[in-house]
Amino acid sequence: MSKETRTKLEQAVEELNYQPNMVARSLKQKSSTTIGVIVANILHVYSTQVIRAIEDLCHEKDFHLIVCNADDQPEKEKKYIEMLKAKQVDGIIAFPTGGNVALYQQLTEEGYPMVFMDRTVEGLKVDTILLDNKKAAALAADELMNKDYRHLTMVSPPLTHQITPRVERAQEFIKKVQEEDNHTRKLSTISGEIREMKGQLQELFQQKERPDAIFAMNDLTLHEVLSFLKKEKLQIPSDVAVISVDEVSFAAFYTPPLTTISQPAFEMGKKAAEILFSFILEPEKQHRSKIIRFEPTLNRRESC
Amino acid sequence: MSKETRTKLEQAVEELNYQPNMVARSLKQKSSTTIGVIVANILHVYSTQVIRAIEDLCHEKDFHLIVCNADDQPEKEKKYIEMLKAKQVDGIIAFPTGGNVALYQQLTEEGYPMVFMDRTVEGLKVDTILLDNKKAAALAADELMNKDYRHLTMVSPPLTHQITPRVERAQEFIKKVQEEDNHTRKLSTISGEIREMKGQLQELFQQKERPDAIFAMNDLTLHEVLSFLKKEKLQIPSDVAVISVDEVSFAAFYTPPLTTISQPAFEMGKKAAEILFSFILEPEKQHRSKIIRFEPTLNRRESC
DNA sequence: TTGAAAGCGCTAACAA
DNA sequence: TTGTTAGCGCTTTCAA
Repeated sequence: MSKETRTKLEQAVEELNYQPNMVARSLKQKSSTTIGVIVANILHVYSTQVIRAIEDLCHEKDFHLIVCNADDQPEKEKKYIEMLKAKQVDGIIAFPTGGNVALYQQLTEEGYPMVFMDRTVEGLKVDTILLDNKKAAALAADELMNKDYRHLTMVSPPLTHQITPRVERAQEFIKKVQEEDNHTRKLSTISGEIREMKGQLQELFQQKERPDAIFAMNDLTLHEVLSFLKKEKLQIPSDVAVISVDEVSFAAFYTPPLTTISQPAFEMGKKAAEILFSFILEPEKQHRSKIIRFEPTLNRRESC
Repeated sequence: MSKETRTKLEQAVEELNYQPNMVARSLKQKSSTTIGVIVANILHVYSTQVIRAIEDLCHEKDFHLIVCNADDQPEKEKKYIEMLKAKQVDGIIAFPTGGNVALYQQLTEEGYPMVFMDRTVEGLKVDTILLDNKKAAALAADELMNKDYRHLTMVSPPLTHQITPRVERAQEFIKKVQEEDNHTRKLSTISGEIREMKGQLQELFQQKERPDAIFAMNDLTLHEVLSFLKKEKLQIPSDVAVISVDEVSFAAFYTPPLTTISQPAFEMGKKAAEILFSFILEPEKQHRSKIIRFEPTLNRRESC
């Protein structure tokens, strides 16, 4: 292009206040420079941090991020996946509900760029970012057993839907406690919807053999546990010790400061986005069904 | 359409596995059935809740939501606005940085559907959703003065950028305290970046006349305050009373339970989305520059 | 170097 | 009721 035409062009752009239309561009190029993320619930701190990390990378690459809230409802998830595809989104990062296996199967067969976060889906070959949940549960079990608590209670959201992190953490925690040679410790389990949790705790604590330690599976269950202990005026850790997975904003200045096992949410989100972008930009390189585990960190404080 | 052709059509859809292409549709219709939200920082609980409310309404209306993180940087905000427009997004909900007045001005002149959240921008005629910040500050001041604390300290993020909620809350709090007839109370102010806050608190508390009450302007400053008090082993409320704007997840079961002034984030987000959709669907009705204030709620607990 | 034209997949208007 | 066609704004190819 000659210098002359260039200035002419720039002038015209200026005068007409020309704004390119990316929709037309997308139609032609078959790329929307947009990716979609389907989270179970954006209100979880973990989801927020993951979204933030993904969004940062999108910004860097001049992409946009469409955020969808599946609310753990397969129906909603399905609708979102279809809408995202119809909008020619270049790739999807999902916290899969597990209720749309056939649909996900189809997407992978079409070679649609996709990454799963936090959860695996049985039988699907999709790259997945997970916490090393066994390690997290082991860290919790060891910490409680080393301090010689005698009656451990695991508090968890529903274990019935085969949600990866819950199942893996629960299994490993139970295994660890039972593996112990002396078999002198008691282990109780509470699992159910958040709204029923306090009632279940109440029941457990009315029994003769009260737990002296609680393992809260995630941030929301931790809230329930702390709220319950407060209501019952139970002291941490003298009456009951507490340890949990997921870092919470107040852990360090709670009374007492809470021992937690945190997951590197930002790095995990960033990694998911990096993999997705490598799929989008170099589709031939897709090797699919890689599972990448991130290490949890024990933050030893004073609640156990 | 006859019944016969209908079944034929459905069959064809099935066979060819036809998926409509919304990009082509958007190009023709000049509507992307997508809206954009530009938040200052998605990591704030308030932003998350607002996004959640907007997303819920989008889902209902078969729209999609593009989430952008401006990080309070006008440059980043500008890029996002331009990208969103280029993508023919049907409307924008923004937490404006205040650094792109001309650009926003242009958008309103074009009749581009837009709603501001949380912050106003001087001289712009844009519908805006705000908290009744004066009321919130007054609630805090009254609560502390009624309990007869003598040396009040207001802790705030930087007041230099004219960010609406900060300015309004600060002004009203100061006014309320000074209005008192006896003038016997002392008032200190700390304002600055989060990372400098602990140092400033330290300094203040080393002085002879120690504050006996703190008003934390939002959730992040509250974190700093609580963290500082914990470190200094200062008891709430016997050594220092605490009250804050923004509800935090742990308020009810903290030791002591925290008195907070909460804003109805979900309703505010929902309202913003409703207004935006009314602009999009009935553009003739736009009356612009309406300011809608929501009432804060005092949650009286035990920290003051 | 510049200009012209085809076509992405859809919708809307018109014709048959 | 059904079929045909123009055109949305861009990119890409080919011709001038």
